[in-house]
Amino acid sequence: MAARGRFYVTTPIYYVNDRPHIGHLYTTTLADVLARHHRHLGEDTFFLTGTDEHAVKVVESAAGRGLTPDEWAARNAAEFQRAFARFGISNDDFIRTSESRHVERVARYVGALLESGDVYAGDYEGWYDPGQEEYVPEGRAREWEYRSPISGRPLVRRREQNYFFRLSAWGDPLLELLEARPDFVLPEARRNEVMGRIREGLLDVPISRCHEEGEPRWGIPMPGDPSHVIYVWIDALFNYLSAVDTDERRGFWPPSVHLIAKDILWFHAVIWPAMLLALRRCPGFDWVELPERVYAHSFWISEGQKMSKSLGNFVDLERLEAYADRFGLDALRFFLVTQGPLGTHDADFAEARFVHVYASELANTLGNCAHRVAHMTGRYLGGQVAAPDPSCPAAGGLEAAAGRAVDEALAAMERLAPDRACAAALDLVRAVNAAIEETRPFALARDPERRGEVGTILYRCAEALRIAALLLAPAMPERMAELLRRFGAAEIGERIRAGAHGELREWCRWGRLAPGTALETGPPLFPRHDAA
RNA sequence: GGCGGUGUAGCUCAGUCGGUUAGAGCGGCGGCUUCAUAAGCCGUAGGUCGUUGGUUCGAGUCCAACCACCGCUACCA
Repeated sequence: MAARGRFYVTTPIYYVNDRPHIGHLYTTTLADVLARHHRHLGEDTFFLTGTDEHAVKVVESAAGRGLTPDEWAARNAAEFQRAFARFGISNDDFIRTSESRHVERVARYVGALLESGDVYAGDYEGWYDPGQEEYVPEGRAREWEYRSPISGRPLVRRREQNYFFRLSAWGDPLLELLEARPDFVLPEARRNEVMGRIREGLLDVPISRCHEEGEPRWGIPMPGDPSHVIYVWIDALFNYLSAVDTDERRGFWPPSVHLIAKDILWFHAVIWPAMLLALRRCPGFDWVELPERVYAHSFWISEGQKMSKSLGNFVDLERLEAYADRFGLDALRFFLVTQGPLGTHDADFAEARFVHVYASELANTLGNCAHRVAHMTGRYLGGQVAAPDPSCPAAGGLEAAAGRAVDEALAAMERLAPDRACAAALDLVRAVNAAIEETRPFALARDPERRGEVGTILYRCAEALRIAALLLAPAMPERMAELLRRFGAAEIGERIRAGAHGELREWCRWGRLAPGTALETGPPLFPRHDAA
């Protein structure tokens, strides 16, 4: 996939009634880091996020505020866009499901599936919570003893006419797919979950809702039957396709990875690919291949506690902005990326942990190392890096260490492990610190005879740091752009800051740092906060 | 109930196809160093790798059972 030089990453489109919180920002930041990395590699990159707007409750929320659904959705979608801009997200598009470009295309997709018989009219019967106006899954209904947990009133048996997607037909093809492509659903534990559930058997899924007389029109009408609207989930999934279903963008398809949280795995790993398999057989849609990967991360908890509405302990935008203000946006991004719930377990967003990681990884290890190297260069070499002496062994191991770090970081990014990529870069920085201790350039500098050695050592340290900065740049574009500027790579830094395309492998070539380049110290990249 | 996952040093976690003395970061302790954001480096931690029993020449790494915690079990982005 990388060989094709194309990368298409998506986040879920976010429920427009929600206030943005750490969950939204986390997934979106991960996508951003991947997108920036692939742009740095020079790949044709497309990064999509957006809002899901056709839920019934959007109508209610809007009405409660005396607004039309359109107005309410637009206001909240703008909120998400502002938030993402504030946190350095470099998405290439922001799709809203109420936009005509989406509505029209979804009608076409579902129309094609109706035509082919993959979608058919039938009856749905199940337990219904009249207060919540939603069906309750069988298992949960039993667990609740057939009463609404909200109102306490009994659930009722209800039947309605619906359009169904013939999911039951796709169990075997999906299993074959999951067998043949072990990384289709990641992490592996999630793939196991999905396969286990598919083996239990698949039922057809209703994909429409009755449109009640007199209600405001909200949602995408079922093609050929305006008495139904397409169920919001189905509508939403198609955003990944509709956003790039244009002559200019079709080449981005299929998605390289759908980043999601674990709660919406079933839709992305089963229903969505099944619908695409079905659609693909329809005339004119043979180009619609399946996404390459679906990656489901876990949740953040807050100070050791599950985030919940009742506890009111969501890590919300205000709180996140407070961290960004105090420690810098990049520090927040670094924390999210390296300490987040990428795996199967939830991760804790705790103040103490944040302060700790910031101090040890960013201030002490990275910031201090950059400063000491620049400072010694200023003090002993007049501020300019010297030409290294190839015959001088001092700190010679750094070149190989840098090479390993680059290989590791690139491989980690390829397997969707940006945390490991950052770790590889930090290891390289630690190697620089160790090399300084070992070779002691500050001691050698006292002897004028050994100036050449000092120059060689500091050149190698600076070069390793420059490369570490490049590897950390997707996570911390602003601070690493500044570090690169100080280390004589201002142009690259500017491109990184702007989220532009580049040529990472060339940038990471050892020896690119030109002898004679002036290094700058400047104020701390990551100031300590013990005083604050 | 069914399916799946996790249980490794005080904390957060790595441990590829089973193979010499079980690893990292952080913390703690001891030492070294002074170029640096009181930063850095080195050495330490005597960890029954949840328990029990198997397979094997050999298991943290495979199998079984059990214990603890967690996730999923179809319409809550």
